[in-house]
Formats: sequence, structure tokens, C-alpha cells
Amino acid sequence: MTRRAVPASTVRRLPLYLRALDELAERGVAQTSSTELAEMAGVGPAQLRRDLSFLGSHGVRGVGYDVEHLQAQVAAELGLTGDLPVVIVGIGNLGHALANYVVEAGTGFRVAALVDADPAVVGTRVAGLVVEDVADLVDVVRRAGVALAVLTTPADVAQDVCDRLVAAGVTGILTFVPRVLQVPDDVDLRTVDLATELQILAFHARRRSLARSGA
Amino acid sequence: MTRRAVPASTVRRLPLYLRALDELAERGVAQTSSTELAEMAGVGPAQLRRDLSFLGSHGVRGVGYDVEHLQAQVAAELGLTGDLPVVIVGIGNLGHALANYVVEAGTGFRVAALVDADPAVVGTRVAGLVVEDVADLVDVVRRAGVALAVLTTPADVAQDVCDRLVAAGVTGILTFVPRVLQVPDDVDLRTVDLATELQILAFHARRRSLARSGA
DNA sequence: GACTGTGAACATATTCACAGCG
DNA sequence: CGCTGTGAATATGTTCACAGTC
Repeated sequence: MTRRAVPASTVRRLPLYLRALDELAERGVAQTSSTELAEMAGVGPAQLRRDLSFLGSHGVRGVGYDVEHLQAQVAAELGLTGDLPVVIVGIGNLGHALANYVVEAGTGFRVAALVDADPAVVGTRVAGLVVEDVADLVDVVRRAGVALAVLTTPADVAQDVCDRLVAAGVTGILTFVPRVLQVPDDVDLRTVDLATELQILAFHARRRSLARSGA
Repeated sequence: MTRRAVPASTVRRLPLYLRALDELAERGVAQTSSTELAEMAGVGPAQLRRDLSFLGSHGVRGVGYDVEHLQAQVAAELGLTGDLPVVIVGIGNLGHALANYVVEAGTGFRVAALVDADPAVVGTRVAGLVVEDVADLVDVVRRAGVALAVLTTPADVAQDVCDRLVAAGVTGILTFVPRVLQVPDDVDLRTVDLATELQILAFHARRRSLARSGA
């Protein structure tokens, strides 16, 4: 019956567990085990049990976990109450793709607004929403009470948009822009960068080919 | 003059350093320091020095680092020799966006082929390339000698495509598909998932609002 | 004098192995 | 008996602080 202080490494895996639980629930499975869940999530059983123990004891010794109960626990821990509003800034190909993704996948989020700077894009309909002008960014975010933002703008305006998102009260930003961004300590910034990911793969690919020729 | 075994955590940061070095080189700066580079990369100076020490001693005590030399060292360590060919499978909005990104950003990669299953997409031109049929996937990958792949297909075909990429000799896969994929131990798999990232942000956003009301 | 490179201290994360419980 | 929950062992990652070198 542990409580509080869920480690960051555990938080990163909770979405994986939630997806596995969703799939089990979908299939009508009522009970599961650490072995089965771990398998589905691609982690070890000990890791899964340790991770879940930070949320409290929800399993039954000798039996396993109740799928629905655990699903609710994990969702609650992640703060997925109802549909959280998200704003997407920068509606190029990438923003477009992400907007559709959020709308389609039922993962606890709702696109509250789409924002762009290009007059040719502002006013058009994307994923069922009218794209708004970046000039109104702060108003739009405040009015909709949005806490989370996705950033897919060109690199040179990213810091400016970021500053305005923070000013409007956003506390979490997911950026796909290949630029280091500055945010206050009380704002959470996560960066996804294609070039970075490919370069990491390149490192391991090279290592493998060296090992092959060197052995 | 340490050698070999660069830790995974260091590898994840090398692309950041490379980008900072590229920017310095662009600006014509010839010398830099751990403090300056660390600042640009958004890490601490001690961390940066420790990371670079795994690549060998390339700095000069009392002076700092030679930008061009270090740039070459980091690029070499990442295996960025010339332009590495990459295949992108799944040319929806996301694949489209990623294709353009790789072509435009000069980050050491080259799109060798685009592949899709939709007859309406196959044969069209995207980012300067003709989209090829997924039926020819193995041939295309083998012929072009591609080692790295980006996966942006629908979830239900991802494992199948993944298996065929592996069969064709790909050793690194970057997937944007929200599904756990199985690959052999000698293949490197990196997963980027929007829903997962948003859920992690949601966790911290909730934590913050609890702290605010609880304090 | 100034800045790197690194041993040593610390912090975090993973895995093992088994006691505890239904 | 079977499976969870967790102490203890291990492995990995970060930070400090200073000796070494230009």
C-alpha cells in the first residue's frame, strides 16, 4: 500500500499499460496477470509489478488484476478525466496529421483549437475545426481553458509562440520543432525530433556494421 | 583518452550537441566551451563534458573545443557519413510531412524511397519522389541498400510491414504507429507516439493542479 | 588563469528472488 | 498453490569538485 511519488520512468510506461488494458477490455477479458500485461506492453513482469505498486495495491495475490479496475486506476493517475482540451499551433502537413490523429484515436483528448499564421490557412476547415489566427492565440487558449499544447510551427517562430502559450496559462507543451526552447520551471516541455531519432538509429546501425566487420 | 562503450543516455544527447555545433559553425564561431555548448543544448556543463569524454579527449584545457573538429567527431560517432538512405512506409499526412522534413533539413539523411499500399497514392509524386507499391517493399529496400526505415502506416498492418522490413535487411526502425511491435534483438526499434506523449504531459498537468489546490 | 577530463559521491532505475497472502 | 508486492542487489545515469594541463 505504497503511496505517492510515481517515478518519471514509471510515468513514461503508464500509457503503454493503459493501451494494453484498453485492448483487453475491448476483447472482454476481465482478469489479467503481470506476465500477460507485461508481454502486451513489451516490458518485464517484475517491472510492471513495480510500476503498478506505485499506484497502490490493486492486484490480488494468487489471482492477478481486474482489468476494468486497473484501467480506471491508471487513467485516473494520468489525469485522463473526460476529454482534455489540446491546442495545436502550426497547421502544416504535420499539424494536420496530428489533428486528425487526436480526433480519431479515442485517447482522452479533444482538439480545442487549431492555430496558424498563414492567411491562406486561417479560416479553412481541418479535422472539423476552423483554423484560427495566431494573433488571437492567447485569447483562444484562455477562453478554452487549455492546459496542453502541441507545437509544429517553423523553427524561427517557435520560441515566440512558446512564450505566448506560457503567458496564456498552458502548463504542458509537446514540440516537434527541432530547436531548444526555453520555458519556466513550472511548465513541462517534451520534445520529439525526427532528425534526433534517426541519428540515434544511425549510431546503432553503425555500431552493428562495425561489430560485423570487426568480429 | 577513454575509448568505447558510449552509454545510451549519452547517445540520446549527441544529436543535440551536433545541432548546437552546426549552429556555431554556421555563425563562423571557431572555438567554444562546455558552458556555451551546454547552454545551447539545454544541459549542464558537467554532463556535456562527461558525454564528450566518451568520444575521447577533443578539448583543450584552459581553452575549450574546436567547433569544426568536434562537429566532425560527433558526426562520425553517430555514423553520419555522407547521406544515409531512409525508406518511409505509409504516405498519409504524417508520412508526407516526414518526407518533406528529411528532404529539407540537412541532417545527414536522404529519402531513398517512399512506399504505400493505397493504389491512389502509389505512383504519385511526394517530396520529389514517386511513391512505390508496398508489394515491392523488400525489393526496393534491398536494391537501395537501406538500413533505416520510418513507419507511419495504419496500426493493423504495422507488424506485417515491420517483419518485411527486417527480412529485407533493415536494422533500425522509427515507428509512429501506436502499437507494440516485435522485432529481433539485432534490430533497433524506436517508438514515437503522440497519445503517449500527451498522456505524460497530462500526468504532470494534473500533478500541478493538485499541488496548487492542495497547498 | 581558465577550462577540460574524471574519480568519487550521489541519485535513479531495473532486476532478482522470495516472503506474504488470497 | 500461484501470483502479487517489495526488500535487497545490481546497473545505469547525473552531479560535484578538483587535479591536470595548456
